[in-house]
Amino acid sequence: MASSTVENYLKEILLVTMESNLSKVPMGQIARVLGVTPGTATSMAKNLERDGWVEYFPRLGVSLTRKGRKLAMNMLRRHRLLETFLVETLGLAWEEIHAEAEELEHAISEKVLEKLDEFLGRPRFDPHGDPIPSRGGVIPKLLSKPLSEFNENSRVRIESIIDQNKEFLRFARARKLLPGKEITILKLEEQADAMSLKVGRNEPFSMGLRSAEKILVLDAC
Amino acid sequence: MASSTVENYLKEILLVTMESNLSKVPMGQIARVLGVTPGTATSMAKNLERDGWVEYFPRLGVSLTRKGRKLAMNMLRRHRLLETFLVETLGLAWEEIHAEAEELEHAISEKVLEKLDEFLGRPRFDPHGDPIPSRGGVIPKLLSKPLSEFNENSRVRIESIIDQNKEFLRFARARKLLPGKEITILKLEEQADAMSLKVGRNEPFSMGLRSAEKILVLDAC
DNA sequence: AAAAATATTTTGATCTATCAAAAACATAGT
DNA sequence: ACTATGTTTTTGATAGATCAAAATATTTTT
Repeated sequence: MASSTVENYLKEILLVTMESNLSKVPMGQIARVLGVTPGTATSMAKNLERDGWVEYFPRLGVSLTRKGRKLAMNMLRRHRLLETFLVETLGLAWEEIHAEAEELEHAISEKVLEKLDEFLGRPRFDPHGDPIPSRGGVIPKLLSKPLSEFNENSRVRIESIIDQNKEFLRFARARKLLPGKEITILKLEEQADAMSLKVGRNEPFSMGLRSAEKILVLDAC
Repeated sequence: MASSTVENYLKEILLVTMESNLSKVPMGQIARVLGVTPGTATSMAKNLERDGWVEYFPRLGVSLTRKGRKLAMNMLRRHRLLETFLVETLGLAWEEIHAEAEELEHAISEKVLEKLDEFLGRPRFDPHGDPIPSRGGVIPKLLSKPLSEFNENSRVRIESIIDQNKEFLRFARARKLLPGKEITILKLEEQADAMSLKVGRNEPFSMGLRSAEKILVLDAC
């Protein structure tokens, strides 16, 4: 059984690994993100290696073993499902949920997590739009990118809407912004932080780039 | 800030105090309910006293200070609200929730607890029928008595089940011994330490008086 | 009241997680 | 190449929570 501390180390190692694309995460970086002294991180690295969670390469850093990665992914799943619950069900503010989930993720059992997942309708993205790993520890690899990253005259197909709030979903539905639909970007006005577009052959309209980030699309080849 | 361990000690001290009506809880008893050795409980008692949670009377036991009682009550509130959530919202089985709540109660923040309370409609009793302390730490006083204290032909209504033991809860559910149900005592056999009864219009069955003590009931006037 | 049984406390040890400060190593800059 | 700067590891200490086993105190039985 891994302690909360171990769970935190592994989760942060995973996050840094995913963000940096490096195979080994240096101890200093781990110490920084976890808010401990470098010496503490080093001594922890040895314990983590002893227990089979990571491989430790002195002066270079640590990398997760298969076992460590599995647990770390599971922590990420817990964290993101809990964040979803806190926003969707209890209506907590966006900026509060991270710290709350950070605590709860160590206490919730696999069984309760499953029930929660079911209760929430098996969401695939958390309120920040980050993907929620599956039970098996797989992150749905997205080929799609936010609509906001495309240029004028792009033609793209909607893959998913990162369901943020009710109002937005209502607006999206009214404009036929639904998975499968084709979008043409007519004009891009970076200064005004907006784009104008049309969905299929419908009326053109405009939309803020902030909102366009919530719409994941694929190139309509 | 109290650790989970401290929170557990205080909660159990409170529960034993309430059940036994003694002013001091002996260390051996605490050791037993918490599953630690007596020596551990003694050494913990000194730490608890040092930090102002309890008064410690060597060889007699501990009693909660005002501050300790307040925290203990709050733990009870957390525990019972969480149990309610696990049953009402997530649909967990009756006998599973105790262990789950035991973990979560240390991780949930005051803020999330408040939101949860609101979401659940500010329930006053948990699924076992036990009263949920208010935010201020007040327990709604029950008028109920153990089933074992009633006579033949009494008709009573179940108020709560005090035993948290899995096996017992499973048995209780199977026999429909649930808060709100009506019981008729058909026969009382003091020699055999048993009674026979029926719940509502279900099949009659018999039950030891030891078990009947665990079921708190009100006169069904 | 003495012996036996039970309960509580003490003692000495361990493991986890942490820190501060010193030491060792690595990298970059002139 | 040498020094200054930055990073990582080591060392020695501490606090919390626990155990096993020995010592002490209390209660019950005979």
